[in-house]
Amino acid sequence: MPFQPVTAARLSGAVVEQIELLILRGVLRPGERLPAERDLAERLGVSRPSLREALGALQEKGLLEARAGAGVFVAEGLRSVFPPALVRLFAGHREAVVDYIGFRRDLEGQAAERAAVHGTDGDHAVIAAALAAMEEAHGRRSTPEEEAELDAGFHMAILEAAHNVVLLHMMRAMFGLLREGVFYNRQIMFRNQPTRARLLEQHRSIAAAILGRDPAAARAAVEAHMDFVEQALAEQVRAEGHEAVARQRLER
Amino acid sequence: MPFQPVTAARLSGAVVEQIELLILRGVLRPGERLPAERDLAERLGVSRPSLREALGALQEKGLLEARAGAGVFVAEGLRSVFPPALVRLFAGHREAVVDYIGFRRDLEGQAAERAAVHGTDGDHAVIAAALAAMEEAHGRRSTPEEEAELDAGFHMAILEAAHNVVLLHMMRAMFGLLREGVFYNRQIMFRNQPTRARLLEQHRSIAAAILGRDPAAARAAVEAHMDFVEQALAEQVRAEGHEAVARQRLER
DNA sequence: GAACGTGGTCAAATCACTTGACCAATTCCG
DNA sequence: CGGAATTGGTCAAGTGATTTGACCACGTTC
Repeated sequence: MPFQPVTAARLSGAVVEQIELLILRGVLRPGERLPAERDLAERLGVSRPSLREALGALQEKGLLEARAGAGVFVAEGLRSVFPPALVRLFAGHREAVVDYIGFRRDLEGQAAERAAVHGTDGDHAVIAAALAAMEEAHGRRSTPEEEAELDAGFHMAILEAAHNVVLLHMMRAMFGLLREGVFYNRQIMFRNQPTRARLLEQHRSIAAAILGRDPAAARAAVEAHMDFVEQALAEQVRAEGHEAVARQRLER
Repeated sequence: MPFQPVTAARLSGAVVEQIELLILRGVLRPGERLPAERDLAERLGVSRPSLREALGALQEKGLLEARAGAGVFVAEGLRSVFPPALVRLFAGHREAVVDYIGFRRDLEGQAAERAAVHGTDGDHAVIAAALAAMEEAHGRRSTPEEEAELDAGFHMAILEAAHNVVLLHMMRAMFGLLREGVFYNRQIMFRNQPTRARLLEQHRSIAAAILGRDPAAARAAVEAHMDFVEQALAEQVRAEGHEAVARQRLER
């Protein structure tokens, strides 16, 4: 029968969740001091010991730092690009995925435009080669891991062709996180046959627009691609939800 | 400062939530008997008094019925189409919105096909009149409430033109729920100027395909329309989320 | 009709949280 | 520079939520 054990949610857990979200969304910034414990406890409507339990958990996660007599601060270390504590935070929240795709959509759209305009013949050759590798892999039924790696290579080639070092380093860090599966399991995009075909088609459109030196078309193609990825991921999440419900129905 | 009071979630609340979801998803069906209290308490990992508190709340909501000596049953009354208890359940869960749109997409796609093939000249005249009313309203800046009402009239005209009484009654009930704002506030679709324009465009496409007796085009136009509605709603939810975060940042 | 299994009720014990107090460290102000 | 104020850190007693365990009444089954 499809019943799951429930656990009494601790008050401190709810406090942790709220403060984590404020950090994730940039409302609480690195180095910033939180309200004093007595004040914060009052605002949250909890006792100081309960609040302190939550603050302790957040310190263990590397998100907060407490100094007796001085106050509680958002960890300075969160200022660096993608410190481990922030990566764990991203991994635990779905809205980071949506924001990531939106962000990537904007930046890669821009990169594609720039690659169409400023890309050298050498850059364009690298992009063409990356696409050729994907076509070849597609033909011989490679693994989803391999195709995901080629996909990253293709997108990195475009980013390099954009000749913007800030953009490049930012996106390199992003792809690092994507490889670690922080945002989503990128291989799922290549497991489904029709999706594989659609992705290749979109990559062809992107490459054609860049190599044809059509910045507007390049941008539009990238945006359409990211829209498709977002939709496919949403579909995946829904399908997984449906699978879980079907299993529950079967369990009776 | 952007901190919200937190309240200790009661154990019984978590139990209520789980059983509600099982009912919403059709895992627990009307008339079906739940496991005995002692058994269920064990599976959920809670005490009988806590479980009974949850079962009591579910009975008050009209979802369960208990009979001393016989057992606890999912309410028989949930068998009827959209009983109040089920409507309240829909209203409280976002996944019902997604399912509703998917369901409506399928049924209205079918209805549009049928309207293209089987609709009489009279039916088609009604559809054309409904579209004309929407064009007229669009031109003179009507209220979102008024446009939502005309929208429902347009879709009902198509459903009537499909000449399938089961479909018609089913969708009438659906539109009744939509009017009550169970799934979403339907007027939000008409508040945004570009969205208004897009909706009218899509309604024109739907009408043109039906009146041109092109079933495949009619279905495709309806599906594209529902996809757009779903996307616009998702955007709305995200925008509201962003607005809330912006307010929190401002609050410091 | 008796036994078993069910829902319904309740008291005592345990755990999570609150209240209130006190101590040590840091900051601020005169 | 020292004292006052504010901060974090710790802890005991009280309160409410939950668990444990028991008992009673009703319905079903053999």
